[in-house]
Amino acid sequence: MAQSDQKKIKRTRPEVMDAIRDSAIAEFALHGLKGASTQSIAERAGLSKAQLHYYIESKEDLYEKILEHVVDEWIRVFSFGDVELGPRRVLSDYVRKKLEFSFDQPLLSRIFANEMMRGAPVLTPMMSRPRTRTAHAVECINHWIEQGLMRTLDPMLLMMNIWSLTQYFADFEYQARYMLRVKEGQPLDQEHIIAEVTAFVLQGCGVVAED
Amino acid sequence: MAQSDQKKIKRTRPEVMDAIRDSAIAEFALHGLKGASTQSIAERAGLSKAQLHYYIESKEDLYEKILEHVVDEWIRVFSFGDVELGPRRVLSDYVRKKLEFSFDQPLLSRIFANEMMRGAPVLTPMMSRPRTRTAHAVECINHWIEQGLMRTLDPMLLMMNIWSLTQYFADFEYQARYMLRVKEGQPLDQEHIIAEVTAFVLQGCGVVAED
Amino acid sequence: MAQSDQKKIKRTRPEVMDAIRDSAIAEFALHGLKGASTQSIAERAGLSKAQLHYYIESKEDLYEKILEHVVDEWIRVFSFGDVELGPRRVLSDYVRKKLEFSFDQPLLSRIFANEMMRGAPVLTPMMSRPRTRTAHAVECINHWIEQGLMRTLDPMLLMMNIWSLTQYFADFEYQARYMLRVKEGQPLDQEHIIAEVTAFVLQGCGVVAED
Amino acid sequence: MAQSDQKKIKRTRPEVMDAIRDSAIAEFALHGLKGASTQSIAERAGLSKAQLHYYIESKEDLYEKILEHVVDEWIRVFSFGDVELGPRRVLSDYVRKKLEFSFDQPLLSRIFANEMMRGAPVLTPMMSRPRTRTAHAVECINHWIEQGLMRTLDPMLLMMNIWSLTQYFADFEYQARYMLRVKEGQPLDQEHIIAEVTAFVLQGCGVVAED
DNA sequence: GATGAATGAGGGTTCATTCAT
DNA sequence: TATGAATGAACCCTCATTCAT
Repeated sequence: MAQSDQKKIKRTRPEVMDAIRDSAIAEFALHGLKGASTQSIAERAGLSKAQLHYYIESKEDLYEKILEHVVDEWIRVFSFGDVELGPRRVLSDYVRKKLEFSFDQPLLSRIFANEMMRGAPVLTPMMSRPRTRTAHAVECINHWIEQGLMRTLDPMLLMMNIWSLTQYFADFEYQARYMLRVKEGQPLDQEHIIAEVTAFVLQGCGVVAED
Repeated sequence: MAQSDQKKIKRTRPEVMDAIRDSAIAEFALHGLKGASTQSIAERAGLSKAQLHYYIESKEDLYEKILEHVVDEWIRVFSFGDVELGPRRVLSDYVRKKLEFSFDQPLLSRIFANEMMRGAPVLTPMMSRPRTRTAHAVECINHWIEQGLMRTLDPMLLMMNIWSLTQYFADFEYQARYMLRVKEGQPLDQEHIIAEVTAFVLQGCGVVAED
Repeated sequence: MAQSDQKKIKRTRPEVMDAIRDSAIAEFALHGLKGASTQSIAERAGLSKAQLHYYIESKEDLYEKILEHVVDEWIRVFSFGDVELGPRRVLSDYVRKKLEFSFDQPLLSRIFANEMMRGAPVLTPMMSRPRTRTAHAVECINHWIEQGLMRTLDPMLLMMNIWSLTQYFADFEYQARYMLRVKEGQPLDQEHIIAEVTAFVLQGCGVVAED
Repeated sequence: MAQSDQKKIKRTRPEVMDAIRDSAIAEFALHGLKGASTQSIAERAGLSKAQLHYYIESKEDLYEKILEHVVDEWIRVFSFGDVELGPRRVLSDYVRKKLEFSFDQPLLSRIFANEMMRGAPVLTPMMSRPRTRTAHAVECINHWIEQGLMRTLDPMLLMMNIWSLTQYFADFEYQARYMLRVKEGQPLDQEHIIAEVTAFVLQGCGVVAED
């Protein structure tokens, strides 16, 4: 929209790269790797197809980079917190952060979801590093269970449950809007959702109420 | 693959139509509407592209039909049950049915997820009928809350939570396998998952334990 | 239209052949030989494509037959009349017959026009017989000129002029309607046109008024 | 044919566009919109199909542009002249210009004829502007009739008559050659035709001879 | 850096026709 | 006769990418 109005504002290389990444995110989120077209990405970024290919290596490569970006963002944002703070505090924070990310960056989540639904053919080769983060979270949870701070449950499944509960508001935003009767332009009631989901998770884990 | 070896096993029209639908489901689940190619669908079904177009009207139309099929299946399978049975029984059944569907028909769920992530451009025009089913579920839940059978919560958000918790095992099957360290060929421990998710939901709703 | 309402009224072979010819005339008039599709012809005739090809040899052949039909019709209808009747009578009759044919059978004329515009590639091989009819007309006209019944002119060009003046109302019916401001459904004022064109031709030939 | 021998004579963009337009004119004149193939147009212009589509938007669009070109050319060339010059002079000029255009640019005329025969589906939406030109001509003719410079007649029909008489030598060039026994390569006797048609028109209108 | 052009493959779809049944 | 199915070519058009300039 904006880039078509103002003609020929020379952009620096990083600016162009950002524009490309944003455009690609939008297209990949909409149509997946195969369905996205370099044409559309170029247009969105205010470039010609030839120009685009000057900046990127290939569509596949661009996709990979973005996927990497998604994973990096998640690692950056979703720290599980300190065990000592207890499950109530840690889980509440975690759910909030995940939900806020879903509200703010739904497209990133959708790209990831798309990749997963296809069996993660591109992500798998990238994922050589060990999953220390999840391991850490599992440890925490087990520790809390042992301490009687939450009910006995499968920690890994808890992580997956939280994942799905929070991811939902990014991937299925449209469905959420439909069910909550919130029109396209209007914002969801984020605090209400955070409160409800948090309560659901805490209760689901049997986290004892603070006294 | 196999079908190219054995020549000319005449199939009846419904058999061919079924093969086409299955192939299309696989392709659409993998690549979405835009990314799926009639070429691939035809090959999967053991047909030439020209042959395929003898049986279908267009790619769009085929997609629509399948989407309709998905919705119909869901309506058929996911009845919410009788209020009188109480939340424990009804929610347990509901969660089980949804999870089993996710385990059995993950592709259908993924097609739906894909459609949703794109803003439901094809589904929306099809959805004229009122959402009586969801309305019914909401009523039930409210009734249970009033009766003190579960804690106070937003019924619609509960429905969405259950949706995401169960849908996860279809859409993110690959992620689930990765986290639970279950190899491609091997089955997930479905009963364990059902038990854990059910417990999580019941606890999350604050459904009182049976005595 | 009619054939889609009444299902399965068995038609005799000639009836079917007639339906095919009519459909083909409509399609060829609209799109020419290359642009017409057997699909459309079959549909118009209430047949399947396979059925159609049972009745016809090929699209080309069908076209040829129809072209033959057009030429035959013209030969049948457009006799130039007797010299003895004089130019006024003969030319008036001739113009009237040609115009009435244009009004009644514009499609036939258009197929012919189309063939001509393409250089008559199909018609030429069919036209081996000598053009005795035109020769006869030229003779008549020359005779009338010698007798002082009309002004001196090139008889062949006169024939071509009459041809174009009359053919116009078939081939350019749409333009005529546009210029005369006659809506699609309504009929042209045929008698007015016949009167005007006849007067124009007679005057153009310098045919002396009857006393 | 020739262009396939000599490789890589780089053409400027306008040159290529011209080649495309000429090729398209030839194909559309031969086969109409539906019957013309981009394949043939590309080949004629010495391009690949993909190349062609780099220069044009679509077949339909190319056709539209050409139709516009035809109409523009006609508007440019066919001015009706000044009333004061009198019918003899004006009509003679007009007939000559129209005939010369038919001789020089028969293909353009045929594309128009083809469009008309199909009911002008593409032209109609383009024709919003008022037909001031025809209105002007009608006025002139009426004026001359009132002044006794020509016989009483329907001015609009006169215009249509002139149209058909002159258009004939473009659309039915092949028939004209056949009847006048002029072989494919050889030119028609244009001056003779102009003289005869002009005389026919003037006489047909009853335009009084100059003294 | 940026642009116009080219390319060969593939996109979805229709073609005229044939062949069993 | 009529029908469903098959076929291989052709339809218009877009694809991702490359290459001179």
